[in-house]
Amino acid sequence: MVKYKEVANEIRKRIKNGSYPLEERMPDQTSLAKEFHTSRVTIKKALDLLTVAGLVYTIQGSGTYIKQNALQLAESSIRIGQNVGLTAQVDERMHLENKTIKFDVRFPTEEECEQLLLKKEDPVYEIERLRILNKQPYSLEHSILPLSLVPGVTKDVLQKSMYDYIRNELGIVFGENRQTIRAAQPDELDKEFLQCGENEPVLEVTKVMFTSSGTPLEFSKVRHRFDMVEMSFVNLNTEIY
Amino acid sequence: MVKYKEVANEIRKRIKNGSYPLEERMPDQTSLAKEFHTSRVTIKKALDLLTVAGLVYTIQGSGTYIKQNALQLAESSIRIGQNVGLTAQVDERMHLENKTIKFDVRFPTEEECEQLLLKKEDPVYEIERLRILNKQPYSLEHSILPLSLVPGVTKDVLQKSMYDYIRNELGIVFGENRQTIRAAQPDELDKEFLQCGENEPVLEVTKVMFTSSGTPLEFSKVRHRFDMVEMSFVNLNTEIY
DNA sequence: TAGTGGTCTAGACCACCCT
DNA sequence: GGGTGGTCTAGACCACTAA
Repeated sequence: MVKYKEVANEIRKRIKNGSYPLEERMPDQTSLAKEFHTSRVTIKKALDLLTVAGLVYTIQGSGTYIKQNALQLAESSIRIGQNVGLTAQVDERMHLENKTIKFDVRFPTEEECEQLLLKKEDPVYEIERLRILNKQPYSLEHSILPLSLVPGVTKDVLQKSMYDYIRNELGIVFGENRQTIRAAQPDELDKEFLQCGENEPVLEVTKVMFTSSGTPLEFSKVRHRFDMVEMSFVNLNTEIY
Repeated sequence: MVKYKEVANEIRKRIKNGSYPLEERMPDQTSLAKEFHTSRVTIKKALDLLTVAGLVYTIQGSGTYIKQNALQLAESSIRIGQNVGLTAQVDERMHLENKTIKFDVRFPTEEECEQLLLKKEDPVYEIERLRILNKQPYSLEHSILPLSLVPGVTKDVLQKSMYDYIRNELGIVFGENRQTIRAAQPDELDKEFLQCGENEPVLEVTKVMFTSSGTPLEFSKVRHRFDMVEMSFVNLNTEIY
């Protein structure tokens, strides 16, 4: 473990247990550098981490302060990003299932070529899967992946986790993804597989997943039952440049 | 302008105009430090900015590489975060309106106390506004703000921009916000004001906005017409600690 | 083993807040 | 004007990749 992360963790613990009171000024960076037997630059790096994590904020010329809502975030590991959650409480007694409706290989459509930076002749997998919780279907997922990047997909892979396969078997590291969210009226597939009534909408999430090197890996449209899935995320107010 | 941002901008220009080819290795940090007459630490800071912006990625021991999808992001100013967009193209000929349906002061509900960290006796504004594009209503926004933090709100303020008022008149700096997104069936208000039919759903966004010091500032629920609004965002795959 | 990025230091100067 | 955070340097050592 590198030093600035260790310092950040220690300070986080102190915020959590109240050594540094909420909404008050922390010791200045020079004092912290002395206390942790390190340089001020390292302290600054640690505080930058905590700033991004939403625990503290700094005012140049004034000091470093604990955020009022810091305690809610002071738990151990922090991950920035969105979170797709089931509205229903999921525990051990519940049964999550995964049913493959379609598994095909074909040439991509124009939209798919554009999103995945493919040529018309580059074959893709087309996969349609249904997610089921306690015999109640809640999401219908339509995925397109280029064969060139993700070879060797089988029904067995789909039954387990495709992302695990891509990560562990193919050794591909995921990067960012871009999503668009809409509400939509149910179409024929939704009515059939998600058992949507005429007035029961779906939450449609369109996503392009990239590898760490920026190559588009997957283009997917997921349609969620409106009464079983919601998405939540923290939006940091970070501007760059 | 500080040096590391200048360096980052210059490198971004080079990526954009093709001086550094996509998917190839960039010059190493020591060379860049020499070229820009600066230290390696400063180069590293510049590359960190570009990494967060999604333009490059580094592999320790190997080098710094341009992402394949970098060009889409190489435009001038970059902002991380979500984006609520109107599906319809908006240009000068279009007319955006803002109609206040309700403007009240009252004591908060239990949920509002919890979300805004208030006591039962702390009065709040309750505001309901309708957003209209070309005489077509597209969003219905319900906001709760504590009087103690945001005093002096008037109908005139609501008619213009409440966020401008908070930022410019009150001098409050915004921080992060937390959002939850759902699809929902239209309720009576949606039918009346958004002119939703029985099977026209809404996209419901619940948001808590915080100040830079972490104090909850606003608790809002916005309901958008499904055929006029969508939300999109980039999800960086960043883990901290 | 050579080359590259990641971290760290001690000291310096500047920008900004506050009184 | 004193105190604080933001930036920057030159040099060092370590961790990792790739041949």
